[in-house]
Amino acid sequence: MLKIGEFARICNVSPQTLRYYNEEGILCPDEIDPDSGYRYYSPEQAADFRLIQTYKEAGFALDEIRVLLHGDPSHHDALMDMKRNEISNNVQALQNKLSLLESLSRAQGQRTAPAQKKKGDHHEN
Amino acid sequence: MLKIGEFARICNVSPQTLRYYNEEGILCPDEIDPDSGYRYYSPEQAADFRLIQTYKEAGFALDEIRVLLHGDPSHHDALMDMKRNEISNNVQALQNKLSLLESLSRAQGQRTAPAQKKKGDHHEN
DNA sequence: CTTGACTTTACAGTTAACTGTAATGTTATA
DNA sequence: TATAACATTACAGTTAACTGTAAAGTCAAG
Repeated sequence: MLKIGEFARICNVSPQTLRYYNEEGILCPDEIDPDSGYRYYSPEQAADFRLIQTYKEAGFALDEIRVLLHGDPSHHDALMDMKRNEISNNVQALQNKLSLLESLSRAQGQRTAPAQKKKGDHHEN
Repeated sequence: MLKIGEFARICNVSPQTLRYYNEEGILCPDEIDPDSGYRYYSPEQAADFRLIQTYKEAGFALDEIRVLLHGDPSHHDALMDMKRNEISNNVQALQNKLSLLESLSRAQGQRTAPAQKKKGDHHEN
């Protein structure tokens, strides 16, 4: 059994984060000494932490990860689909921002380097 | 001149937001009565508000919008480029999340519907 | 000059996932 | 048993862009 600091080093995370995950019911120590309150983690729990990290990398919030880990497994697929949709929408929103940015750049370009007049241009401005 | 409530209605925004924009130096009323402290906006300021909205839609933060509106115009292009980069990176990050999600879905699918054994498959699991 | 609608300032609360700090208690080693 | 290194809880602070609230002042109409 590992004390929180050792386990934190193994997981490459801060003890505070582990305490937070404990409070939030995300990753709870295998054992807590009832006298001292010290948290004790088993080495195997490092794999649990890795899974949590992976879910985070995939864009899940801790509330959602809690469900993935400890909730009804039948919700799993729905959560995955929901998240895929959410992220797709975010990608689309960002791409909209990109094209709006482009049009703002073009508008700006026209103001700072105006009247690139060519044959066929009429009444701009 | 319009009182904050009227101007807010025109802009389709809350008076609180306008006060906030005033505090933050984003959009300041044309006039403030020194006795009452009442803010008075000109109708033309609605266009300023629209521009702010557009910048927001393009992904700029208020701090950045303040620079775009009131800062050195020579920073304009750099800010645009920076923002385009930032958003492109965010798009890339989200797409990475999407593909990680896909691989998680596949892993999950294999657990819940395993051993789709075909000719030529060997020692899976 | 009263009333109601509006405005002011100042400040707390919201969200997520932590980080930082203080005061105090525990463990392991010499 | 003293000490260093660790642990505990509890709570404030961080970020951004607001939203909500309270207490008090102002404006416009009748």
